[in-house]
Formats: sequence, C-alpha cells, structure tokens
Amino acid sequence: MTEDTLAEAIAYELRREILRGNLAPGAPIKERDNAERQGVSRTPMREAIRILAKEGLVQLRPLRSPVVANPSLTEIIDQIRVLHALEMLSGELACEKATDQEIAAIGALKDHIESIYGEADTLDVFELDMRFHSAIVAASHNAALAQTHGSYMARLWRARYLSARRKLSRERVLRQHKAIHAALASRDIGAIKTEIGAHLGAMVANIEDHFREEMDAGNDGQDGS
Amino acid sequence: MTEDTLAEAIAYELRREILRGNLAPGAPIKERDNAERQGVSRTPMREAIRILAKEGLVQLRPLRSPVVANPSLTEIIDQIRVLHALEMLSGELACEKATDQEIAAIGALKDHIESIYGEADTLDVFELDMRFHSAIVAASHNAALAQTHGSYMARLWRARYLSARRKLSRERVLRQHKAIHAALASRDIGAIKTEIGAHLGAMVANIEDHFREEMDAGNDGQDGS
DNA sequence: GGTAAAATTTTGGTATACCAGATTTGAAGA
DNA sequence: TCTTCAAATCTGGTATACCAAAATTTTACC
Repeated sequence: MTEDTLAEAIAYELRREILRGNLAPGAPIKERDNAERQGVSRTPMREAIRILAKEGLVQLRPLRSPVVANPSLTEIIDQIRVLHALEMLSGELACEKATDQEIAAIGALKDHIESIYGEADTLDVFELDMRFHSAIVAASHNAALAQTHGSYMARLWRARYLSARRKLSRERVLRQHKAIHAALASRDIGAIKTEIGAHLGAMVANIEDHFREEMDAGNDGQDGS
Repeated sequence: MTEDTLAEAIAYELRREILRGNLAPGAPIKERDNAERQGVSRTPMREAIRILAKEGLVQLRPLRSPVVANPSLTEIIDQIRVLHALEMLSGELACEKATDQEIAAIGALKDHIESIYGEADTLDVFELDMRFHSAIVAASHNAALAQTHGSYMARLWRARYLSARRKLSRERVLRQHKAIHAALASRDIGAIKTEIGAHLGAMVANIEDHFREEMDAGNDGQDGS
C-alpha cells in the first residue's frame, strides 16, 4: 500500500496504528519521536498528522502536541447523526442514478459478506462492510458526497469497529444489508431510507452499550475539550 | 485578523484573494512565488495551501502546481445537494434543541438583513446571510455538523456569491428568511425543511442562470479533471 | 521539607537547503 | 520550416537547521 506521497503513506500507517489501538486515544503524537520511529523527517510526518486531523482522528492543539482523538459518546452520536444524513442522501441519489452494474456489484458485496461471516476475522468483515457502504455512496455519482462520507467513515472508524465487534448484532447487520440492497434494486427511495436509518440506529445502540459497559468497568472514555 | 499560526493567517489571506477573484479559478498557485509574494517561507505557505485544499477552494495535483478550484456546474450542484442535506438536518436539530435566546438572535439577524437590504453592498448582505445560516447550524448543537457545514459554506463561497448578486431573487430571499425563522420559532420541523429546501432551490436556479449566461457570453467555466 | 524561581530540555513553528521528476527551451538535423 | 531530443530550469517533495514558547527539572531560599 505505497501511496503517492510519503506523507500519505505515513498517514496510512499512522491511521492503522491509531485504529488498531497501538496509539491509545488521548495519547500525544510527538512529531520528532514519531518521525524517527518511522524513519522519516518531521516535514512529511507533520503533514501526515494534519491529514489525520482533518479526518478527525487526531486533535490539533496550538503550541502543544497533537493527541489521538478521544471523542465522547455525545460527540460520536453527533457524528453518526451527520453520517446518517449523508447516507440517506446517498441512498436516495443511488436509487435515482445507480447503474444496474453498480447495483449488482453492491449485491455481490453483500453476498460476499454473508458467505464469510462465520469464519472470518471481525476486522475483515468490518472492512467489507465499509466497502459495502462506500459502494452505495459511489453509486450516487456525487463526488462531494463521496468525499465527505469517506471522511466521516474514517473518523468513525473506531466507533464503527467497536460496534461491529458486538456479536449480538451480527445477523441483524446481514438482514439490514439485504434489505438495503433490495430497496436499491427496486429503486425504492422510501424503503432505502428506512433501512439505512435502522442500520445506523443499531450502530448507535451498540455504541451506547459499549460506553455503558466501559463506564461500569470504571474507565473513562471522555476527553476534556 | 491575525491568526494563531502563520499558516492559518496565510490561508486566510489566500482565501480572500481567491474569493475576491484576484486569483482566478484555474490559476496555478506556485509555492515559491506565493510564499515570496507574501514574504514567508514555503513551509507555512504549503500548509496554507493544504488547508484551502481541504476546504475545496484549491485543487491539489500530484507533482504539479495546485490550482484554484474551478468547479463545473454539475460539481457545484452536487455540493449544494450535500449542503442541502446538512441544512435540513441542522433545521431539524435546531427545532429540537435551540434555546429561545438562539432563536431570538436568529430573528434579530433576519431583521438586520431586512433593514439594510436596500442600501448595503451585496457583499455585506452576503456576509450576513452566511451568518444567518451558520447561526441556525450552531443552534443545532452538533459540533461535527457545524464543522462540515462550515466547510461547504466556504467551498461554495463563490457560487453563493454569484447567486446573491442576482437582484431578481433578493426579495424572495427575505421572504424565505422570514419563513425559516418562523418555522424555527414554532419548532415546526416539517415547515423548516420545506423552507430550507426552497431557499437552496432558488440558489440552484440562480447558479444555473449564471452558467447559462456565461456560456452564452462564450466563456468556459468548466475544468478538465 | 516545602515552595518558588531559574535554568535546562522538550516541542511545535518556521526558514532554508537539497533532490528528483516534469516542463520548457533551444539547438541540431531533416 | 518543422520535428526531435537533450540541456537548462522550474516545481513540488523531503530533509535539516534554527527559533521561541512550554514543560520539566533543578536549585536556592524560606
């Protein structure tokens, strides 16, 4: 996964480290240390940090070390609310503009997810789920929407991962994927909005459960700012 | 307007130059030249360019000079469609969560716009219109939404400016502002969505007119990529 | 022993230097 | 005059050096 520019490659690696948890939420990201650790100079590392900041994974502070973002529950829910609006729009537009091939490809993705569901690693399934949603957005043929949606998918990576990890909701996810694809195939705007709403509603519920458990365990999960 | 960091200050100046038209759409922004022109080094200029790129005002090209964005009509309409979704959401949330003081402040803004409408410069009215919309978004109490909305307001600056310049639509704008505020005051979600939709629909119509005229005049207005 | 102040270190912000790919220019040959 | 190809240069990407503000540690005084 070598990117076009060094900064992008570093951003890619840093992103993975953050999302894997190697860099804990709230931890400072010092330019020098990280640059040295990855064997590059500060300049591209600095730019990589800005890239991640724009994605919302890193929080910039004036005259202080950037820190790995550690959004509170309400912040995450606010973000999901925006993601929800974006996906509703993409669903509507996709019903209008998607080609039959695109819809078929989305269906294939859904089947693929279904087929590997039992055995595969959570992370693999999760990656596919992301591609499923991105494919719908791509089928809306709206570049601005795709970009903004991608940004929210990235910044909600951790939350979505926490949600996907919950075993209870897994078969529900499969059902919802099927319903979303069916709505798209029949180009039923009302139905696809309903299903996307349910999908994200389930995600909110999972996240809330996670935070509740975390709080019971005595942990924090909030940040100051 | 001295910002926290040099890069932000440069971004602010660059943004103004682009929006004022001193830097024409499609024009390349060379790091060295611009840095020298503003009397700074390339490093913060480079970062400023990235900031504007993330806002959509500048387009980055691998191994080439960044250029001032010159979106096509369809790209602008795509962006307005996303802005529309964001404002619908903000209207809905504002109806739920806005405080009475916030609603009053929005009403005051509306009155202010109305009062200066005849005399004031287009640009002043335009600035106030932007604050009107931003105030509604702020009243939604959703930080992520406010940030993304602000980003779209920035990248659609030029298009919105072109729209606001059309004299025909001016009193219509006033009526729509009044209707939006009234819907918010009565916390009528359905009504506010309808009115916001009309508001943005008018904007699309204005932009389309502008492009039509520009094309008749023999100009381009499209970009390659 | 505790607190305050000063010196040291750490860190982000900025400037400058260097490099490689891309573009342009111009000279040579048809 | 037009084409072609190579040298000069233009430009973004990266590395390094320097600076000032913060944070940290040390030291001096109560």
